[in-house]
Amino acid sequence: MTEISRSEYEVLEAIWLTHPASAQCIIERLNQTKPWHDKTVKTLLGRMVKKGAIGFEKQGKSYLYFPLLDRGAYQIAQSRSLINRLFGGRVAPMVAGFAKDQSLDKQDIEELKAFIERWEQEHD
Amino acid sequence: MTEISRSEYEVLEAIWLTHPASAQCIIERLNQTKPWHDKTVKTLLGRMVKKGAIGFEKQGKSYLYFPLLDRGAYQIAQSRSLINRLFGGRVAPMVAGFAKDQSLDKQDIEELKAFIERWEQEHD
DNA sequence: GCGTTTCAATTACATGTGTAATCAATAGTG
DNA sequence: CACTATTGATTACACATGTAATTGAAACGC
Repeated sequence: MTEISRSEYEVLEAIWLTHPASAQCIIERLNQTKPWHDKTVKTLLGRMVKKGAIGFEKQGKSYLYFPLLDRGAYQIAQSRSLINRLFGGRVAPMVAGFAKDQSLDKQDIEELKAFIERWEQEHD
Repeated sequence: MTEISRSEYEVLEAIWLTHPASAQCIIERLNQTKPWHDKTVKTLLGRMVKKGAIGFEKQGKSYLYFPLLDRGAYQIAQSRSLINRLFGGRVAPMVAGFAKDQSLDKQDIEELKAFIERWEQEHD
């Protein structure tokens, strides 16, 4: 599974939103936030097809694209990769790093606490 | 502050370890884990100097390199960037993502709990 | 059926990256 | 002082990426 680039990821997000989706549809979704030329998006779609990140089925003359990567799995893989590279593979040091930077607020802490509680109930 | 690549980051880590450090020294450190040719490391050092990620001072004919980026700050910036791109900017969903994947163990949870407790004491 | 529109496929091109080799200057060594 | 070894600087080169333009083929309008 080749790497997928930042721009490609943006396109993939637009596909995850709802799929299958036509190139036009994907372009329109993206253009609500990104000022990308349609040719550019087409290129990215083509590259992702080649990489096996997305697939397509013909519908008349145009294509309908759909993801071949699971969003959650991809997110975890990326997170894991970053945490391995930067934090020796442990999650907590990363979270702790944010604190020093005032990058964590009360809401983050509450969410984390809620998550931990759930985790502990589920595990034993 | 231009982007710094994966390989460059590895070199930077070797410099953070102790600095200032000569190219030879950096190469030796790296070679304990990476089979990189010394020419390769030199190239990366040069590129990072150009990018302003590291600096150097002459020592006789060779250089002593030192970091210009703070390790912690860099780690946070990268983490923040990933969390923004993949998790809408919130930390908890990322941590929660790991759970589904069995990527979190008891130790992680304990570390997180300890961290949260400390955070709560420090804030109000 | 012929021109026009619409797609996907192909090509383009500058910059970044991985991975070095070669060149040039300098410092030791005999 | 000439020769060699070292070390930074310059050059190399293929593949990735951002960002499109051009081409070719199919469909649609008239």
